[in-house]
Parts: sequence; structure tokens; C-alpha cells
Amino acid sequence: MPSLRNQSRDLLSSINATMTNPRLVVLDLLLIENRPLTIDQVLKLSKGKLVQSTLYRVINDLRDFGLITEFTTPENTMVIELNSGDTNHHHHIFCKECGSITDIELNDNLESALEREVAKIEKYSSISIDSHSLELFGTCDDCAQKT
Amino acid sequence: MPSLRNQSRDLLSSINATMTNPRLVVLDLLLIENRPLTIDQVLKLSKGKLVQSTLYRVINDLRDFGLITEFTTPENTMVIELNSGDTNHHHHIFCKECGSITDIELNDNLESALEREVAKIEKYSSISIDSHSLELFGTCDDCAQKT
DNA sequence: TTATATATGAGAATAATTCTCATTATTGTT
DNA sequence: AACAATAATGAGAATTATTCTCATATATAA
Repeated sequence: MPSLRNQSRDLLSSINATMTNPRLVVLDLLLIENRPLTIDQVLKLSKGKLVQSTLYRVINDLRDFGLITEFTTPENTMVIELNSGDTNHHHHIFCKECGSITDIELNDNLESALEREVAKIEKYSSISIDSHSLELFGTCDDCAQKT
Repeated sequence: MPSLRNQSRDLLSSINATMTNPRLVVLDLLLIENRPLTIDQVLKLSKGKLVQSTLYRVINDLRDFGLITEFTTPENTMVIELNSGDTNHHHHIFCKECGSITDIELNDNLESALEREVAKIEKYSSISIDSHSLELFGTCDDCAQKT
């Protein structure tokens, strides 16, 4: 039994969630691939081990458990990503050609400047802000080459 | 004839687009409301003057013409917004309770710090970035009161 | 004002996501 | 280790959002 599967088990037991196969398969995949994945990618990578309706349910469950985060690409495709405790707050770059998604972390100074600015906006906009997300759009190197 | 309708006409003629009723109705609404609108909001506000399939087509046309921008809320609802020449680059705050969307502009210093950082990321990530978007999530004052 | 090009309206088709419910798996308790 | 109770799954139907089709209507340029 690979240590990967144990990691997935640990994630589920850490939050007292029932340990079922579909959940473990999804977590395993996110751990192996170590990048954000679309529904289609998860389905293909799981090679028939996941039923579509179950996958959607599992994704909602894992999100509610706080183990994964869901977001949407500019083309409106749902993407899921593991909430690894260490690589916590980060942002995304989307390639508009191939749709690849890359994680980035902002320089600490900028990240805190951003937070200060958000605090200021909060004060003036009469809205209380609890999170923010910065998205970058462009063309990745591979796709730039092809042109 | 209200000057609003003339503004809409001007927008269409400025790009040599055919001047049709559905297009004018959508532009009028965006001008009157002066805020981002969801498809449902557009349909309701137009009170039966717009057919759904036409609305979707018109939205795609206006986007292709560069007159409006489309984006997606955290709940995955499509939103359209007028590209007014003056209020150009800005960001959005989403209220997670009522879904209201508010435009914000960043302080110039922060906006340029952001751009410098984006340039740096560009250099290190081997991706060429052509735009960015900052989204803030929280609770608006009205919804905070209700709790 | 007429001909041509373009957009519309209405509903069918498609895609993504959620729902339903009978069956199966998991877990805590003996 | 077996049982009962709880929770999740599988398969397909249902729902929702969006796009497509094509006959009809409208806008534009000559």
C-alpha cells in the first residue's frame, strides 16, 4: 500500500469523515498530480474508477470538509485543488491557449500591501471582506512557442 | 427619446455594429443600472422585451465588439458589465450573502505595485501575462445588519 | 425602395450539475 | 467477528444554463 493512500486516509480521518473509495481516489489523484484539476481531468485520470454523479457529490463533500477548494477558470470550467496546509494562500495564472493553471505565491511585501489595501477598502466600502483572490491571465511558454 | 437611448446608439455606431432593438435594450439597461448585471437581472429588468436565446447571442456579440465584459461570480453566475471608457481597469467585491457586486478601484500605488509584481512573476514563471483580476469576497453592510 | 446582408424569435439540442432512490459500504457496539 | 444503524454510492432521471438551427423579420447601402 503506497504511502499516498495513507496520506489520503489521514486527510479523511483528521476530520472524522467516512472513509470511502471515491473520496480516497479523488484525494490520491490530487496528491499524485499536485496541481489543480478539472472535473474532466479527474474523470480521465481515474480511468473508470469514478462515477460522474458520485464525483460531483464527493467534490461537494470534500469542499464542505475544507479539504479542497473549488474555483472557476476564465472559460468557466470548474477546477478543484487540494488545501495543503503549508502552501496555503496563493493565486493562479491561467493560460488562455491551453487552459493550464499554475499556482503562484505573491512576494510577502506585496501580499501584505494587498492586505492593507483590502483593509482600507473594507473601511470605505461598508463591506466586510474575508478573502481575496488574484488571477492572472496570459500565455504559457509552451503555447507561446507554438505560435 | 431619452439621451440614454442615444448613448446606446452611439456605442453601437462607434464600432459600426448593426443597430438592432435587442442590442439597444441591453445597452440601455446597463447604462441605466450602472452596475454589473446577471443574465436573470437583465431578463427581469427588460420585462419581456428580450427573448432568452437572443439575449445570449447579443451578449456574445457585444462582448466580441468590445463593448461589454463578461465574468463569473463565485457562485458561477455569469455577469455582464459595460466597458465604459473612463472607469476602465477595476476590480470587484462579491457579497457572499446576497450576491451583490460592487466595483472598486485600487489605490494607484497599489495598482502599480501589483503591476510590478506581475511583471516579476512574468519573468520567473515563463508565462506572458496580459491581464489580471483581483476579487474580494465578503459580506455587504445590508446583509451584515440582517444577521 | 429594393436587394443583400444580418439579426431575431422560438424552440430543439447540448452540456454541466444536481437530485432521487434503491443498493451497498462503513462504523461503532456487542 | 457479526449486527444494526448510519452514511455514501451507482445509475439514470431531472434541472439549469447555454448554444444551435432555421425560417422570418429587420437594417443598411445603393
